[in-house]
Amino acid sequence: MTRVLVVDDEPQIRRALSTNLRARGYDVELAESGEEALQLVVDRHPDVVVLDLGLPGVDGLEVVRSLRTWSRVPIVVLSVREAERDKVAALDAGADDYVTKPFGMSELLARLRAAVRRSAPAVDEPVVDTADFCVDLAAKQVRRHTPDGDVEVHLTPTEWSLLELLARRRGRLVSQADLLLEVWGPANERSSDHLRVHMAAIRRKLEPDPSRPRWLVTEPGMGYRFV
Amino acid sequence: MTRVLVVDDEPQIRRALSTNLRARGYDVELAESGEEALQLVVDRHPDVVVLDLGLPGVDGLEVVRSLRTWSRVPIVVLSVREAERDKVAALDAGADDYVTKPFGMSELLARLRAAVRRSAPAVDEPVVDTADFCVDLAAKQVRRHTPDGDVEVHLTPTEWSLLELLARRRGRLVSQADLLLEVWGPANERSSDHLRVHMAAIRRKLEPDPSRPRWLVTEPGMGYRFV
DNA sequence: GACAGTCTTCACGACTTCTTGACGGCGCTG
DNA sequence: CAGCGCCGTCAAGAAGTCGTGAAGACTGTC
Repeated sequence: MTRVLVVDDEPQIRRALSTNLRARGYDVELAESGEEALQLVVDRHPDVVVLDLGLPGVDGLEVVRSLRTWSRVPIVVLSVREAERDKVAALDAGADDYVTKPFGMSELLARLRAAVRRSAPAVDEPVVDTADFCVDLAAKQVRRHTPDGDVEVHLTPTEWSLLELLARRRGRLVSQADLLLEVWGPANERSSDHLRVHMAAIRRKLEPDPSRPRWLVTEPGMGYRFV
Repeated sequence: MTRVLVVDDEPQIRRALSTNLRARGYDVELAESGEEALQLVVDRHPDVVVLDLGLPGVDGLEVVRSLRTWSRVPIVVLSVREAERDKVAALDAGADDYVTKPFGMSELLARLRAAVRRSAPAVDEPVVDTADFCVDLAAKQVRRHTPDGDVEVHLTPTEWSLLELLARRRGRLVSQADLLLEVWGPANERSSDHLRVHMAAIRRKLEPDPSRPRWLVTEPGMGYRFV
């Protein structure tokens, strides 16, 4: 669920935004001041901040600048000021968008979606690490731990596909049908001969004792499991 | 230098934008139609697109959608339409910002800066250095280390695109599909012949022993990797 | 129109990867 | 204990991929 931090000192705006956003499935945090906003960004890690420029106390612009010293969270600025130099100042301070009040709710929501969408796709692919080797799913790379440090292990495309699938579902049993389907595609009613050959190749490269697999376990008659 | 693609059918707007942007040090490309715009994104890889919605021929919204099927280049939409539903449609189609005409030039420039800043990869290091050569991503320049000091190496546009993509994702495997998409655009179901030829050219210019690549490694059947 | 630079296309040999079939080990069942 | 199914291993040939050089197409400049 997307978390939005709404920063505004006017209660009715907070209420209006909060209601609208919650109705659309957002998780909403509210702040009334710049200080509170900065604290909540630290505590709750919102996915996007809606920030009124006209705050009492710390100026909204200062909030933007403070945030930008350490965070890249998208900031959509709200303001009654229409002057170009205000917009320029806010945007150059690090804001992502600038909406002047009064604003249409649907436009604001669309701009929020755009801001979140842009920053979202930072999908961090995990690195699966074992005592013997380490599978980096993002880099498509496998390193084997040795006394002299890590050594890169070269896998062929088929071997990588198999290992990747097992690593993504580590702990779970993956049936032979699933493996054949994902690696060789739907058309093939291939035999599981392939599976055996390629699994053996992976084990030879990664397992300390390939004939006694410790990580890539066979479940006879069912499939394979990465533990 | 930041490259901006301006898409508008009105000559005076093109001229105004082009003049203002060039005066501020932008590299400006101009397009009068949606088709031309799509082609120029493929050919010139702009860092940001300014797109008028009211184009003859292909609708501006369609241009946004087409681009978003394969590219993440920031798009700032210009439009005379002020209705919220137009803004929502454009933003949800994948635009990054929406500015209504008539617009203030300084505001547009600030929004462009914001769009470019956001998309700027979180490059911790805009210069990638190896023992043999040095890739300056900001300056789009490659220098080769020699006993007599550094020598600038000239790369063709295609070669640079390839090297840049690999350098930005250094350490990670980049699939042939990704490389073809980013360098040659979406329309082309090109063969990987191109890839092989241009990679060979880059290696000839940068690798100490081009037939035994040390930095630009081939992962057979999968892609290439900059280590 | 010649020219230089670039991109595309193609064919070939070298190399890597995949498939296929055979063989033996293991555990289970009748 | 023999038969059966399933699995791991091996090796050889088939299939595919990569690097390379060279020729032609295309572009913009002089």
